[in-house]
Amino acid sequence: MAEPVICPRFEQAISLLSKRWTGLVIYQLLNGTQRFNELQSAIGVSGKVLSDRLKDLEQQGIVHREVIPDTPVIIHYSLTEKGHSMQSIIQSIESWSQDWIKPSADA
Amino acid sequence: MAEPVICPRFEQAISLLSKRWTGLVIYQLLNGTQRFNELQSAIGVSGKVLSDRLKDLEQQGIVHREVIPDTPVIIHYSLTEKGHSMQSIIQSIESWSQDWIKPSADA
DNA sequence: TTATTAAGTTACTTTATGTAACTAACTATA
DNA sequence: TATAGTTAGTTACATAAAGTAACTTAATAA
Repeated sequence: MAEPVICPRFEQAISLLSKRWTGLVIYQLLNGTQRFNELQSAIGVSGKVLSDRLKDLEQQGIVHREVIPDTPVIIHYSLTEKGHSMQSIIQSIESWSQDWIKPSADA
Repeated sequence: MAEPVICPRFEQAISLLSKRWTGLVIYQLLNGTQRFNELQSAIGVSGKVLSDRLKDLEQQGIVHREVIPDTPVIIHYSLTEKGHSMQSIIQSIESWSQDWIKPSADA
């Protein structure tokens, strides 16, 4: 198959967002710091995949993971500056969905 | 697992965009009408999945499929008005990627 | 002593995607 | 007439990603 000829930065951004759950994780964290189980139940993702995604996002510098030594230990997940900057993307998706997605189409 | 409590319209939009290849298909079609093989080689997706995605997108009213009876038959894929309206999303991803993705990070 | 809690991880199953060969219908070539 | 070439897919099979549910660790409460 021939090499695609798409801007590599755009491609990387799209490949991030086109991983399942990534968008929702960022969306949730835009509401502020959250813990693992909060994210999990807010989004409805399995612990396994959430764990994967958070590692990805942390490695990409989008999410920050803070360990608070309590018992049981508390982990705070939050957005970095880079993560916060994705709010513009999330907002454009939100506003598009308001204009173009029919509310009843959730079958 | 408890019901997630996210706006269903936003959720639907995100679930669209978080299917692999969807964003790139729309991105490509923003350049204008294209044929199956053009999309396939521009994006680097398998025919099987491209076929799936185009069916999805057609059914969502985002992509229009036009059959031109030549021989072999010609199929034109293009964006509907709803599809074009996603340009705002694609643009926000593009501009974010320009600001925040390092060009060398494509390993 | 047993249960509980948070944040994962592990083993196993199901779904999604990738690969490559194949098809239909017609045309051009030999 | 037979053969090969064309586009837009589809099919069968292989691999990767995601879902499910039980398990782990460390400390504390009952």
